[in-house]
Amino acid sequence: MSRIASVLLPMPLPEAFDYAEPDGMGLEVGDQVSVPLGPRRLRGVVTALREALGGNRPLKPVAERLEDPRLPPGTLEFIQWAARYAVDEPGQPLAIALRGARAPKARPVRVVELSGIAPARATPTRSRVLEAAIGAPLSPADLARAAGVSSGVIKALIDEGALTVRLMEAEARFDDPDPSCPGAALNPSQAAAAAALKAMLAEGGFNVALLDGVTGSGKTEVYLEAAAAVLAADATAQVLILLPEIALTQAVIARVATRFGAAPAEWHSDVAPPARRRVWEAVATGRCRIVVGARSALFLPFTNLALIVVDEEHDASFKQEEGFIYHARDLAVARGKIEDAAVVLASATPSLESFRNAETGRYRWLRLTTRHGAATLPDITLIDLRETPPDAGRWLSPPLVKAMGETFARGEQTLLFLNRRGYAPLVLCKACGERLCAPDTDSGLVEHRYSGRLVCHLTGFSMPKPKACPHCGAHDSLVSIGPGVERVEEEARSLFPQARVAVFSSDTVYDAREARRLIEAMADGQIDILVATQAAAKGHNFPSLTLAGVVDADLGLRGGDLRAAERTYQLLAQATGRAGRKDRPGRALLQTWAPEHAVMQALAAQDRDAFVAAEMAERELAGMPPFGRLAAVIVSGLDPVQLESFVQGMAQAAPNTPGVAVYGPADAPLGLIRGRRRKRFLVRADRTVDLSAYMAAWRARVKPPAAIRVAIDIDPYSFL
DNA sequence: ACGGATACGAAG
DNA sequence: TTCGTATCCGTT
Repeated sequence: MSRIASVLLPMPLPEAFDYAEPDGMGLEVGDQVSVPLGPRRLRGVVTALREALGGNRPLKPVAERLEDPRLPPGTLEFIQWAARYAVDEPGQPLAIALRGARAPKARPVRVVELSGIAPARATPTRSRVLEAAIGAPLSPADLARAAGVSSGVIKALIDEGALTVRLMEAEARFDDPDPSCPGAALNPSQAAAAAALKAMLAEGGFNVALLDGVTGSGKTEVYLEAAAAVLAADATAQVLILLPEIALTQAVIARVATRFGAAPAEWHSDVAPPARRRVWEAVATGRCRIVVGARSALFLPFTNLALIVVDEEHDASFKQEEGFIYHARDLAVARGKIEDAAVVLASATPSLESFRNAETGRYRWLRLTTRHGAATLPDITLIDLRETPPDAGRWLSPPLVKAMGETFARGEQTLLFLNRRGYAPLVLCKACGERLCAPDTDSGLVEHRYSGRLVCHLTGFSMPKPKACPHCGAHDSLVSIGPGVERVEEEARSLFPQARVAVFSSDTVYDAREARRLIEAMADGQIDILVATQAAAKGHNFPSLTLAGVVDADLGLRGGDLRAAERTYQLLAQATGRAGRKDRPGRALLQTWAPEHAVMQALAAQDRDAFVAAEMAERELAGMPPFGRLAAVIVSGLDPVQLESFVQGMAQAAPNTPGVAVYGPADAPLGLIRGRRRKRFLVRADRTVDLSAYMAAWRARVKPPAAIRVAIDIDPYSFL
């Protein structure tokens, strides 16, 4: 009796495909295999095996069982769960999960070994080499260095046959973490939270805790204690620490390395393919026990995942917005449940969703109250821009400039915070009034002075800044409207010519190394004024930073999307939390046009609970998350007529279900991107409704023409 | 009648 | 996703 193998392929196919198992292949669920698909051969994963009953259509055979590690059952289950949740093909999350398995292996390295044959001529240098060659095989260059000789000596010994050259697979070493290394000294508040976490972990199984502590209260030390407990209790247990930004990984990696005497594996998009492959295989075989990474690390093939930490759990970067759309915090909880693991969500400003779960008792709520060391919370002051506006063409108001001057005079640091990249967010022609946009796109071009270009942040389009208006042809008529970080930097330089001013944004800091360099320079006091977007607003510790200035605190309050107030609150709490972490008091100045707004008032009063209570009440009234659930459908196409008629049909096809309301179709807020017109539905559902099932049923009722794309976004964050 | 671009749906 | 094929179009 032969068997049939269902093989899931990493591409958007509706289901796993069936193949015949050749005799004696001995497949198991989770095996990586190579299978024919049309004229191609592809890597896939066996999701099921069953006896062939005969009489079926002939199946192509599995071409090969790959020697690579098997996908553990929990990983496979998670992939399928995630696909159902996100209303997408299971091949999409599988493609993410196999990114490490499909990466090229590192090239084998050349190593030299003793052949046992004595060299024709013995010299002192040669015997040093032969001595150094005992033990682990080294590359020729390393051996030369170890013996303190030149490469010529090695080459001669190889030529004479005393040393032999061999190609060796680069062995991935992940030193076992040592949980008994001494941890940081915990203050009473940290110790209490760590004890509560350990008690939760001792219960075993799936549990979620919200680690809720103000900036600087030392959440990292607490969750590292939890990790230590998990690693000590089970010699094969694995820990995953998820971070919102690549820029934060180095700092956390260093702390993990200190705490456990061994560096954890690093996982994010900047990790080179061979290293990715090494990490993937080490995780799948259980050799790697701690991973620090970005959201996609959630799809690694853990064999015995015991703890997932989601640091800065409120951070919007955990939301993946294109391709396979998911929120890593929510999927982390799901994966924890599947793996029977504990989950710790850590934040100074928890998302309202997590807040709600903590309030209702679904999550353990652990609060850290004390700020680390003698640091006190910064003093927060609102600057009413109506009363003390900046000069024309300037963005820093007199009170802020005065505070910056005092700070600089004391040799302390200022962080100016503005969540706008580039020089100016808007370029207008003063002759014809035209706003410059990227071709076939509704969003405006942003001026970047460093590069001298106009850039579309949505599509990536860029062009040199033209001399004449492309619309009316007028010369020297283009004016830059509004501030970006580059422009604020320019203003800071002109105000304080002696100060060292730097910019931190995704344009000036293009990779993890550059980010680290700038962060270290700031921490080291080599920068007096740092102008930063949100990239620098979190997670770092700058001892001499005593002033945080928020250039445009109102930014997040405009635009009217659901989470605008929440996001502003979180951003500002993080940004102002940067000031004054050591023994020096810090202060934060927020420039606002609406100081009476509840968000501003709550911030100034440092009353997080008041803010949360007010916002919760509004959400509950509207049935919005966390009291209801949302899904968005973005339908896009090139032909407006075809799109309109499809979208009308789709509206007709929406299932009528109690507790579900469908709004739309409306033009999406950015109605035109790269020439594709976009329409949008918004679905609001009661918490009791299976929203994924509803969306799947809806999608199944319509059949979009090939030119039209339908993307479903469960629990949307971006309303653009 | 032909080649090239393009749109569509099948792949197990 | 990628590939093969059907189809449409402009040219020869």
